[in-house]
Amino acid sequence: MYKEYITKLVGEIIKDKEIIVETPPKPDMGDYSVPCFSFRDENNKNPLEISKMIKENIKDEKNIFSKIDVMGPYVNFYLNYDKVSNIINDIINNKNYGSLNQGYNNALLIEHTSTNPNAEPHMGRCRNSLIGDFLARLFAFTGYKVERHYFINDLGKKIALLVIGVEKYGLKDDSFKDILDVYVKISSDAKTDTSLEQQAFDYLEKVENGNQEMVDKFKTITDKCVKGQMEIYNDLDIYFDVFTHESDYVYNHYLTNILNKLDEKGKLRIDENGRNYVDLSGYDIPTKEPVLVLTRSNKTSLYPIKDIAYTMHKMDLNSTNNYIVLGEDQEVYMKQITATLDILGYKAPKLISYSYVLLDGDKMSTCNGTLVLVTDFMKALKDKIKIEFKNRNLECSDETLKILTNACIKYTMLNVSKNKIVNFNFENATSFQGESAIYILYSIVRINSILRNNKYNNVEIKLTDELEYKIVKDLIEFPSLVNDLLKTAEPVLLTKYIFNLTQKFSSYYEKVNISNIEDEQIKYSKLMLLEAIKIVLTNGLSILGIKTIEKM
RNA sequence: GCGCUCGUAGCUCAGUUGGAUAGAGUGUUUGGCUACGAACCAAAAGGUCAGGGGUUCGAAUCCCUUCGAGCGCACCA
Repeated sequence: MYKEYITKLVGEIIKDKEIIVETPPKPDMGDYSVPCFSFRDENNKNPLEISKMIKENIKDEKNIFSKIDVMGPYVNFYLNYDKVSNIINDIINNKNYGSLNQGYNNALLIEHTSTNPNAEPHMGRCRNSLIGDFLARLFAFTGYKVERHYFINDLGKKIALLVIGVEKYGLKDDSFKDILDVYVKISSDAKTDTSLEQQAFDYLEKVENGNQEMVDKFKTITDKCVKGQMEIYNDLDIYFDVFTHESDYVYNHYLTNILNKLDEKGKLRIDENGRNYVDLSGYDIPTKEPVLVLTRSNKTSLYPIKDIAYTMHKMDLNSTNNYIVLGEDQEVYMKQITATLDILGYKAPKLISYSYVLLDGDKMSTCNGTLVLVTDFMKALKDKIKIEFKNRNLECSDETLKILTNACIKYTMLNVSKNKIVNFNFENATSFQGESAIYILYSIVRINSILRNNKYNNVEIKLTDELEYKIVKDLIEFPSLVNDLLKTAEPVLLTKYIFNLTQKFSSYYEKVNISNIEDEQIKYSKLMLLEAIKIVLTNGLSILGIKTIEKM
């Protein structure tokens, strides 16, 4: 906010050079600084002279800064907190502070999660949902009209195997939990018994040819899976607006139309085994051969062609704001899809990708059982939270328990950069101390407590403490943080911001006892500061999908 | 083998698109509750930014290279 102002002021003195505004490493060096190294001109003046020259000529007409100082080759700016602290009034008057309203109520489409309907989601899969939901909430917060899409992959080889598995082993009590067991068993069987794979292909062929009995079998099982999965996602407060079945594109002419169109463009090929594939030569595809295979040799459809049909459908719905969240393993695949769509005259969704989740260094996989299920993790968290409450002789309602559980799971998973591997460590993830969701929610509870016991009237803000200035500085930065979130889609920027602000509040809490202050203007100013902190924290947490609680 | 991503304190992670003395949490050591809620705060210790070269006023950040990790590379999705 004030960075732009500084850029403008310095820009009036230094023409045609890029001006960098940054935060100095130490607070006593000011709130913002401009390094002058790159301002050397034809006279080759040294940066020390230039910084002095800027200081002497700068005109802060708005009186935003209390001091502008030179420190070697840097020009440092000190905010005039008597003036800028009025941001607190703005925040209290506009509870959507930070929303920027950049979306202008434009439609935005995002697809995420789209888990295979063959098993329970584990913490690895969960990263997709949490990043996806974070983005959806971020876009909604910034004024977009967000539609969340989910693609149900109900027709793959894995699903066919699952159908065979259910025929072979049955489902004990017909529950969703058993499906995972059956899937693990049949996958392991298929490793030794190759006839199972052939059987799966036969099943798929029957489905594609409209064999009603087989269609119903697939539908019964995948419906059950999707229902079970949705219960888990809904438990995490993750919801979807539109569901589309992969099978929808098989039961109509979409797929043949795509093949025909690719053929018209001269890009469809058939290999010696009878498979259809797209020739992607000319595109940057880092595979051995630049191709994308669309059908098996028995002409049944592979996933990509159905995905292309689905993506075209999504692009027809929204061609400008269209996002998809996928794991890093899908990056090359997405290049293939993008290239194929280009041939068909379509753009592709914007890809948001992320790295894997390792379990204490081991890869999580549904097939070999090395994983932490979302439900198991949630249960462990709940048990731990209950114990913590019991140790403090506090009651914990089901509603509070759910909020805290979700907060822990989301904060832990979103507190790592997208392209870095999450090293999932159970001890660390269930810690309630320090950098954790519980610490943040607990701090808001403390704020609530003070605001309950001390009423205030709106006053002109008058702050008295150095720490209060630091907090105000953070509050000022929130809108530009939201802007950075939109640019980078990086949740860790937000988790760290929230934690840092919380930490400052906690120090402040120890240092200043507001209730004991006599002077009304000073007391009310501090209460309003707390209110503003609460609003910003609440807004930030809501983007992460974390709800707050009044008391613990 | 080729391509992409990554390597920062014992552990888990930040590091403002090249800037000032590399920061948090946790763990370890120490101090602080007759209370605006101690799920907290204050302090100490802990670093060859994987190793080696290079680019320049200046590198954790950019380039090259070695090592290590993850992912991908035709009928999985």
